[in-house]
Amino acid sequence: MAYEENKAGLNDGKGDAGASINFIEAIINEELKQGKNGGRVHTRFPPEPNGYLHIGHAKSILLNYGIAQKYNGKFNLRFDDTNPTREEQEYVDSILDDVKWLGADWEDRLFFASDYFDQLYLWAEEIIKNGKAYVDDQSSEEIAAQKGTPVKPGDESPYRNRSVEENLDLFRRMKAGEFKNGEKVLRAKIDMAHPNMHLRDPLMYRIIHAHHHRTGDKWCIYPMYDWAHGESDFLEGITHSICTLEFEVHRPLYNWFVDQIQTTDYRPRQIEFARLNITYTVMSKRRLLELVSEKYVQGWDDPRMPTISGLRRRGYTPEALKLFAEKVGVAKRDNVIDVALLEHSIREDLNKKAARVMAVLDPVKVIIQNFPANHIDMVTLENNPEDQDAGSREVPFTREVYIERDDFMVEPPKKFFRMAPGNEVRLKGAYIVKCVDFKLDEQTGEVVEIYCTYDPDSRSGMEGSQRKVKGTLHWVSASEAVNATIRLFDRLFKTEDPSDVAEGEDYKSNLNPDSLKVLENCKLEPGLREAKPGDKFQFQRLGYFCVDKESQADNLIFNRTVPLRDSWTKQSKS
RNA sequence: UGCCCGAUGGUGUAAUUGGCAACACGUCUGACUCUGAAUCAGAAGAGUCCAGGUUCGACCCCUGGUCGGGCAACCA
Repeated sequence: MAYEENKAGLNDGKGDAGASINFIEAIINEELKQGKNGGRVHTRFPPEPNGYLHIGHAKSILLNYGIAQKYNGKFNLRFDDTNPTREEQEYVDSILDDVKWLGADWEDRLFFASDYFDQLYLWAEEIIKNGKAYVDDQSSEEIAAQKGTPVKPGDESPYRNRSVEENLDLFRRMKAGEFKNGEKVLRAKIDMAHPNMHLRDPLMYRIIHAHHHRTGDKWCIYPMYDWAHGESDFLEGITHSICTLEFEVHRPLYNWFVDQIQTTDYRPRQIEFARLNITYTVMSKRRLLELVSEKYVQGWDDPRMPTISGLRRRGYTPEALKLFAEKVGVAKRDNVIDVALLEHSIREDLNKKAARVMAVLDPVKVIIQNFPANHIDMVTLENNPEDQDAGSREVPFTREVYIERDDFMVEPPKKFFRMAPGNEVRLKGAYIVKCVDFKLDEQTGEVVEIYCTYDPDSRSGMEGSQRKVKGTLHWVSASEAVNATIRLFDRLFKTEDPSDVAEGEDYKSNLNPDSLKVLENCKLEPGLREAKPGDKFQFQRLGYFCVDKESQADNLIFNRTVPLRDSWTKQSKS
């Protein structure tokens, strides 16, 4: 049915990218046509709780959940917790938060691979009884040495032909805890000479005497990924087991294991797609963990991190991530997405939603000489020109206001539309002012104060405000402003490809030393005093900002999510 | 010297039983603007890795190359 819809959508001749399907959907459409698995579509996201989720996982979550929704199917969340030595409850909690925040709804289907340890064990005994698995006494080194190489076949283990009885006995004793870590393993008996190394008698179980975050001390043998994964999919009725490309060579093994237990014609199918890469970003769990544990960033949710929690704290929305995932698409070829696409996605979302406010990050004082002292003029400003329902607010205008330091130049270049001696500019929502003088610091030559006159008839809304003025500046009343700390983030790495390094160095040598800039005593319009953690705004002419989780009423802290596009600095640099 | 996968503008992704390549981001113009934003209008930019073959016709099918990626954890 979905197939027909897509056909119709594509036949309108518009070439609408949103209507085109990816290769996974093409596969599903084909299977549906053939009536495979009774027309069911059931996907899953299977994180290992050994780290925080990043935007690559977000793509996968959205892909799996999106497919389930599109085909009226189901989506499961399943923790792949088969290795107690590296998995922790903290990670389970963070993953739960992140998936929930993204909006992928697993309903009542939250599972753990460890839920299936009993069933897996029973199946393993069956496989032993069928002569398809054996207990090996060799060390991991010996087994590795026998495995051969991609171009050389492996050798068979001396324990490969033990009797079923002996294997069963040994396996039961492994389970009972009679052996130490590493003393024995259970191996599938497939083919030591297979060109695909994963089929050279892969391990099914190893002995790990460790406390598991869910099963406690019940088990001391734990299933390997390949053995546990497909069977977990099978138990949950998963139809499409979507994973990344590095598992492509595992697929025959995935299928082999399913073959051992399959009883009906239902079969889960593994499909691989290319993982997401983004310019100026590292994405591997190992590297992200290193950045955190070696304190290159302040934590997993540092706003410079590509983790879901980092992006959330940075001010990204789930909708923006969805937009991004759609634009990025799904395919099998290696890809590196321009980080500009991510930034475009959050601007696209926030442009529609974020309330406009005024904030001056690098303030310089403007004194309006002909404006009465001690007078507050409340002016009205639109909250969001993109959203008529957003309403308006009153903002105090006074004789002394702050403007942005780089909105003033003593000797402006030709196309500078902002404030300069003799120039008229509009103070947004208030009056047109003219710069008549300025004062410099004698030591530094820095501008200390700017003197202006205003045109009382030019108040926004009045007749006199109609006249054309090239520049419009944002401003904040000096006496009414509220102070804030503002954190400006830049890309974490200096180079497009952080892995591109000189001999002997690693990606960390490409860290951008200026990725975090903290500005104190920024001036905000007074209404922002009430802003709460997570609130998002557009600081006009500057960018999108959100209130950090560490922010307090008497110590406001904002994070810059992303600056506005800026054709002026681009032009003025060239 | 094996097995598996991939190759389309700068970057991604599309092209539905083969019918002379589309969309998005980015870039560049211009219009509009009380945000140098947004919006709107427009432009440049690939002839689909290469060589053969099949065909009236190939991004698509076949053959052979080239280049890139993955695979040898008691990790997932």
